[in-house]
Amino acid sequence: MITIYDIAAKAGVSAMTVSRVINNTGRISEATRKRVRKVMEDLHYIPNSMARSLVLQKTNILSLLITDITNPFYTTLARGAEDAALRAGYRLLFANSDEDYTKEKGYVDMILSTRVDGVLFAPTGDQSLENLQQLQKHQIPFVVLDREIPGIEADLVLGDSKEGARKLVDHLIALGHRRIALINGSPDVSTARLRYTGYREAHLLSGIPIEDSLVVHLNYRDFHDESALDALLSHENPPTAIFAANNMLAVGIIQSLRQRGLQVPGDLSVVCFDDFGPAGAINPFLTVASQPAYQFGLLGMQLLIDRIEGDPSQELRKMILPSELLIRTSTQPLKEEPWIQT
Amino acid sequence: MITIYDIAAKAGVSAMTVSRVINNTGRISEATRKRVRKVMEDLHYIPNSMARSLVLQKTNILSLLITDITNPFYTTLARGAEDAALRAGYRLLFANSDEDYTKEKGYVDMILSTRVDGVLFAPTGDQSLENLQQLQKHQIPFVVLDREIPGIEADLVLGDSKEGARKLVDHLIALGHRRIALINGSPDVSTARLRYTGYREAHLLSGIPIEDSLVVHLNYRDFHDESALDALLSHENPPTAIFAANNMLAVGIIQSLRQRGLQVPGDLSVVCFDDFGPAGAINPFLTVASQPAYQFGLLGMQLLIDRIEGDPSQELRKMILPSELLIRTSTQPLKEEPWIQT
DNA sequence: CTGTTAGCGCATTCAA
DNA sequence: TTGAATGCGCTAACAG
Repeated sequence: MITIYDIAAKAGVSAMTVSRVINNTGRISEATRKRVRKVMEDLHYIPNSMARSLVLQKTNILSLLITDITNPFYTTLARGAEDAALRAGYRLLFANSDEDYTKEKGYVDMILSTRVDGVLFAPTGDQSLENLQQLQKHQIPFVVLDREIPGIEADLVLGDSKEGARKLVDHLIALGHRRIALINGSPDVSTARLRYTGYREAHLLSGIPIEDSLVVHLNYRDFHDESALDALLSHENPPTAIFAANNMLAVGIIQSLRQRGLQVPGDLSVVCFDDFGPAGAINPFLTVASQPAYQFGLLGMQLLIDRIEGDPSQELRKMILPSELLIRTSTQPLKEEPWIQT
Repeated sequence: MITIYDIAAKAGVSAMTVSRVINNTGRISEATRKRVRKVMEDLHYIPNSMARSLVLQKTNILSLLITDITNPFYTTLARGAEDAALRAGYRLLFANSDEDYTKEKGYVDMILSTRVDGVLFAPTGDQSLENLQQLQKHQIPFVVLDREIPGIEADLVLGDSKEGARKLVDHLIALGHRRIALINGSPDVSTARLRYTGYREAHLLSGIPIEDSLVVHLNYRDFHDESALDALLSHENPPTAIFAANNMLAVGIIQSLRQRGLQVPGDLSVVCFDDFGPAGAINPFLTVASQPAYQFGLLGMQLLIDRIEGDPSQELRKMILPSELLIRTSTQPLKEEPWIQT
């Protein structure tokens, strides 16, 4: 491996001079600068960032921790995070928790030993508290994405889950639906709680009673869990519409409905949070509350970098990004005779 | 920051003993081992992997370079790569070239300065040759994914583009189509060339003449380019079916067709390479040649790790993964009267 | 403008 | 079984 000493020797200067040329620090005569540059090119020299990190106590690496890389919401978010990081000269250490707390914990250990300069952290749920505290203990700056964690004070980029849920449910109610099931994420996750709140509020404001048996909790990635749907469909007075708390759940639900010979929206209307990215554009079908995923990543990363490079004692920032109701063809007005009676 | 010296001092041993405890090397009495362990926990000690890398000349970081993170094919691939890397104890440095050679080059520089142990490299095209040679020059092991690069000898994981293309075109021909357009990727990309070859072969074997004006080239990410479609649709004798060389192109094509009031498959049948992952499962619509994306990542990463940890002089391996024809509803038998005549 | 010294945190080599 | 010296590649601080 070529080092600055190799360059120094060949250029007839000291290693320090080479270092100065590389970093454009100090005053160097144009002559030696050129000479050093030439030797660096001839020898295909590339600085060793590990050695640099060790002495500077700064790695120029940020970690992006997301919960599901197969979810278009997070890949679009990652794209935004990448843009912001690259622009500021940071490298990205990748982590994907799969909505699994244990895997998340493993990644936090990795992050700690890598001495990254900061973490853009999409937590799996309230249990992530410990992992976040671990980062705090080691003074790693972080920004929390998408889900608020009780007990953690940090910069935050969230969607407006309550408002988005209200829009979705209001839409269903406006179509005449009165029995609307909520297939929610775990109550351990703030977005799931808020989506439930929005669901409740929409009902309350319309004077429609809430029925607990129409509300079920899954994991956001359990999109092949059938039991919840079984219970709902065998209900004595089944729902006419389903609100899936995120896009992956909606995928599973629609597949299951089809397997049972039920049509969407013919038999049941379905709505969900989060859109499907380019892949979903082929056949825009689901009525969704679309969140600005790219902005989540971009703004989150900008907050993180600002926290690292700017005044670290500045007060915490909390950004709440609105979601947009996109009405498509998975919803239709309530029919007089719901499917169950046929 | 806590170092092994802090631990050593508190435990009343030398730093070397601490190092041995951490790495389980050498012989250490159970008593001191326990004492050291205790102190490490009390002080929340975490080894500094940068320092470790510097002395060991091994970072335990691998880089995954993909060309489009918003494409489900690559995210699923990334998921496979992640699994294999994690299992073997490697961290993942993320890179997304956006099908852009210049961006790819930037990431290669980053990879070089990071001194990663290896790269799982999905090249943008033949021009990636220089970037790959750059890695070779610096002795960074790599495995090439998805696209073969003339001039580069390396471990390789490819799909069977020719065969997949043949299956797709054969399917269209079997449905009665004779005028099949190919909207291809850049001829600079091996998969595009092979898909064209498969397209040709299918025609030849069926005795159907090829018409050059039905073959156009785009970039795999140019899924909003309208000009190619304009040309095809204003053709004096337009196609009745379209073969899009990848899923992202298909998305753009179908959107454009819809905007022009044309129905798929009513007016034109459409097929493409690569499926759409979970997001596409909502409404399986496009007839595709589905490639085993997860396997691409998993096998590629396994080859890479084996190349790094195993015998480095072993001969090169080339894996060709088959694709599967999934017939769905974007294709239908040729109608007597194509849309253009109405 | 340039060089010398020292040290970032750790592991290898050689001694004890 | 343990420790001391040394160096991985680089840069900050100080000297000249």
